[in-house]
Amino acid sequence: MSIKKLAEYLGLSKSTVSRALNGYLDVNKDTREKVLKAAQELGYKANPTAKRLASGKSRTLGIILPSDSNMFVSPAFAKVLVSLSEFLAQQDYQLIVTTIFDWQDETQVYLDLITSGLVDGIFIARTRCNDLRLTLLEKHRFPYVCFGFEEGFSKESFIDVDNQQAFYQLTQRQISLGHTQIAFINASAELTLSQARKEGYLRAMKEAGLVIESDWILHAELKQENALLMTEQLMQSNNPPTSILCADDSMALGAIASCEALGYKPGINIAITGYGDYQHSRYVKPAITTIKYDTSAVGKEMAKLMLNKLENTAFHIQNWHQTEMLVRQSDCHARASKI
Amino acid sequence: MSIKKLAEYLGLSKSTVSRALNGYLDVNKDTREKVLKAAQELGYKANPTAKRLASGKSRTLGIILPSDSNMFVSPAFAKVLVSLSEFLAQQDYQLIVTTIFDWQDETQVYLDLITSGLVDGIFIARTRCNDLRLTLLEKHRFPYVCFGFEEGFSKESFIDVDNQQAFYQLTQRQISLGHTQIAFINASAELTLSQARKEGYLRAMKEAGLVIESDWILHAELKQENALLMTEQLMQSNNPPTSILCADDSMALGAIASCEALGYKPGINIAITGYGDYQHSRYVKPAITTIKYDTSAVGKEMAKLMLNKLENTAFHIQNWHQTEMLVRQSDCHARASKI
DNA sequence: TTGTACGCGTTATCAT
DNA sequence: ATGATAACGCGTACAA
Repeated sequence: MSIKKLAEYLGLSKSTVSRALNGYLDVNKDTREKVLKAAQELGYKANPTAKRLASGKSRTLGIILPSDSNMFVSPAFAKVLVSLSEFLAQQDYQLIVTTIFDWQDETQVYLDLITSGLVDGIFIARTRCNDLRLTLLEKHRFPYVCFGFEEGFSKESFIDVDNQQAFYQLTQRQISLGHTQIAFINASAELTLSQARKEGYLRAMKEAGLVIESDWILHAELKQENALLMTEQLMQSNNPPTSILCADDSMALGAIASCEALGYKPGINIAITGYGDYQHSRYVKPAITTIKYDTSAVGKEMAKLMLNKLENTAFHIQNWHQTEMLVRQSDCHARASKI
Repeated sequence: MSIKKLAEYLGLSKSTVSRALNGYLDVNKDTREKVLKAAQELGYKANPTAKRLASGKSRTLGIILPSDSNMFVSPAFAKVLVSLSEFLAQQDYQLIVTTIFDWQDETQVYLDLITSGLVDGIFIARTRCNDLRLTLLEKHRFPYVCFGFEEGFSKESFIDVDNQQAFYQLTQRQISLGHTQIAFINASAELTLSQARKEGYLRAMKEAGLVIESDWILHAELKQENALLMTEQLMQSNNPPTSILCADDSMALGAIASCEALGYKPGINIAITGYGDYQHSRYVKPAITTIKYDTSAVGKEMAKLMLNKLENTAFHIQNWHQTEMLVRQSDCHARASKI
């Protein structure tokens, strides 16, 4: 059932039918109704591919995820993705989720996607400092929206949670619990969120006049195993911390396991915190003190931001999203020594 | 840079260029090389949309996930999805991930996708008994591949793990540990995997000559909260089980929490098992005895199966994938009473 | 081996 | 308000 057939059936021209279907004003009201009715009855559905070719727009957006990372598996990000995709679906937009391999040239993959005509815009998941992907997108003047902020980003192109504030709060809490030796197992250093979090941590430490050991600030990918190893090193050093901030709840779980293996009691004589409020976090023992944010809202805002760029919509955007600290059992007061 | 421009630049016709580019045999070797070289130099990229329109194929596959479920968040399934998408990408296929809302008519959503021309085939994530989606797809003779098996499914259309065997093993193990009162918090009853698992459970119980209480077989969506409530009910009944099989590791975590709240000690005086080997499972306490399977292999096989349908490829397919039992600390010998 | 011409299903421009 | 016609970029019979 093509528009041609529909036009023939109605005794009208393709053009008129097309206009009626697409809500143009210069079409007789009766005609429009007839067309709409016939389309309904005959089950006419415009062919999206043809629409794309003719209009030059694909009504499809892309997001490229590293296949090896656990980003896809990270509960918090998965929720953002679901919410993003949901809102887009409501606006008749598709989301293509592509993965990228280690061995692939990232810039090339992005370039391919940009020039493919497959997508009208691209979402960037975790921005990096001086992100080459953004340079590329800017250069090609290709619409994008990122989840992550760096100095200089335009309000039209980013959504982020206040990572700095989150870790400022978390660190402050540790300090108020009496901790002076606070380690921080941060995410990969190249991520903007890692920088923001580090700033929050440093700010709280400095405000309290605490000594900051550079050995206490570590970076790694968000994997339990990494946190496990790092915690082991930290706790077996000459100067072990009494509190460890982890970059996410998976890492917190690894840190907890590591501490227990070394004879510590997380939540009693060693404080550990996470981030993201993963599903399991409130059920593990000790339940993880963590940070949560409104994942659905973030996803939705990202979609809105993109639509504002692509359509003539003017959704009101909230660039920054606040976080909430969930105090549970994995952190605790500082103790003089092992129990 | 269109094929037209490229042809003009080369002083050839569009058709020749097209043939050279698409590897047809009836084109002069020198010509082909020239074309390929020029395409490379000028950075020519065929417009996928135009290809689609002309060929009638979209080189895109779809998968529809319920937005409210945690399927997207389930680590095991997310891995399947990544692997699926990876393999497809290698074959120059795209994967569109769509979500469906509670309030949407599922059949209509599938029908829309089928008739949209957006995708060449559809993946079905969790098959249900007498699945209406499959009826629809069959009726439209639309290519599909499912993850899940039911009697009558064609070898050309499904991949599954041996759920029956997995729960047979798991139940057998409980029996060998001395348990006679084994409850089973199963996934939703309409899923084929739930039926298969139940059969495995029942087979082991019957072989051992154990009484099967119908009250011990429960069904619920894979959420910690559900397992929490159900475990509470089970353990507070007149005849509490000494072992509880859960449909996944999230549920196991919920069951563990519930038992502990009631004063039991999971892994000591109450046995609990999971399924899926989620990331957290080996780090929680007690570490969850669970079932794992090769998620990457499953995703890849699904992709291969689809390609065999769509292209003239003949990948060798392994329909059934074996599971492996990971014995950890959450299950234990049966005890006479609470400690 | 190469070129011509048409079709794919739309949208958009220009008359009428 | 409506219709004819030309794009959009590619594949592909058919002709040469």
